Amino acid sequence: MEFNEAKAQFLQTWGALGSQWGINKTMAQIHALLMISPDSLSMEDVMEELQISRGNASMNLRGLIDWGIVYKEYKPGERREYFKADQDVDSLARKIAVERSKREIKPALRVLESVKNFDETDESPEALKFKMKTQELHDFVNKADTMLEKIVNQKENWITKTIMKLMT
Amino acid sequence: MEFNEAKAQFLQTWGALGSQWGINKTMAQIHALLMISPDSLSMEDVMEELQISRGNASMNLRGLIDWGIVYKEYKPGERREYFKADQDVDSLARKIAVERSKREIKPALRVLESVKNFDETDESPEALKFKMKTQELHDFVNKADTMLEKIVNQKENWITKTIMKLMT
DNA sequence: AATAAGTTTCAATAATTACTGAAACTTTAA
DNA sequence: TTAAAGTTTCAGTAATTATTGAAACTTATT
Repeated sequence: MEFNEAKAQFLQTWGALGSQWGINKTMAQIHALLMISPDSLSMEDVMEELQISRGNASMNLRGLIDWGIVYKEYKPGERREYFKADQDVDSLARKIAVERSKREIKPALRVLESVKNFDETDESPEALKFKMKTQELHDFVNKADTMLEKIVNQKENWITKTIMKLMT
Repeated sequence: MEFNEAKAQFLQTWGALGSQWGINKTMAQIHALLMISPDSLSMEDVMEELQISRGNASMNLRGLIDWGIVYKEYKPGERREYFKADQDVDSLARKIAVERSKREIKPALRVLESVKNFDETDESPEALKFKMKTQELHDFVNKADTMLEKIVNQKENWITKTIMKLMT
């Protein structure tokens, strides 16, 4: 296998994995591209490599910056901006986890919270079952979120550390 | 808040959460509906409650059965099939984790594996960086997958148990 | 074995989500 | 202060994904 082929396959796979996990394909691919580039890239470079439009590149780069996993870099004497991916895979995963918790899990928890005791007086079988299950789901999602937080808050090499703990 | 309102809001929220996490909206909603129903429901019931077509109901129910989180139930003397959700939230999460690992993570790992040492002789800076990063990503995804497996293989109450371990 | 009740499939369509390309805006430097 | 280079925005379009609805199929009943 030759470099360009390997690269294309990698970008493609990473894009697919991304979209399965809620990050759009182009965003995942741009990130992948920046990860494997020895030097930071301009928007022009990114457009060229991935064959995407300026608008698409711009929006997704902004998205990546919002997630906090890509940075702008200014080269002295150069006008154009360069982009650089966070090189630490652990910190990348940590940021994504925190961000998704904030954007998706927390809001869902709030709804479950408000819905699970909707009417104290309703004691029909449907209502009781509903209260029970929404309570269970709330507790579960909440625990999962807490777990994510704990895993993620162990600084550095948290995956390895967590596996170690789970070994016992 | 009245029962139907609470129910609608719950179904809606759970559907949104599902689609953010890679399970399609209707599938998540059908599952939610079955979770909170005291009795098992027929396809007809599901269609009625969620206002969806027969085809949609049929396909997504099949999907849920494939995931192993919904079962068919046959009532004596009744011809029609009834559907029932796995009632245990822990086991639900466990099944989803196992299934997604199998369907998405494992295949991605295989590609990373094949791509990360694409050509022993290529030692250009790009190639070296590429090998390094894909190796790192492979190790990371692999560790995450292993972690998921370990967490999930602790029988019963694994979330709580895991949090306990992480407390130390 | 004909008919009716129940169930599944799938091509067509709708809804959603991502992407383009051109225009508007901003910055730099002469 | 103007013009050229660089950057962002966003309405329109394309691509993808989900849903419908009707036909095909299956099973149970007479």
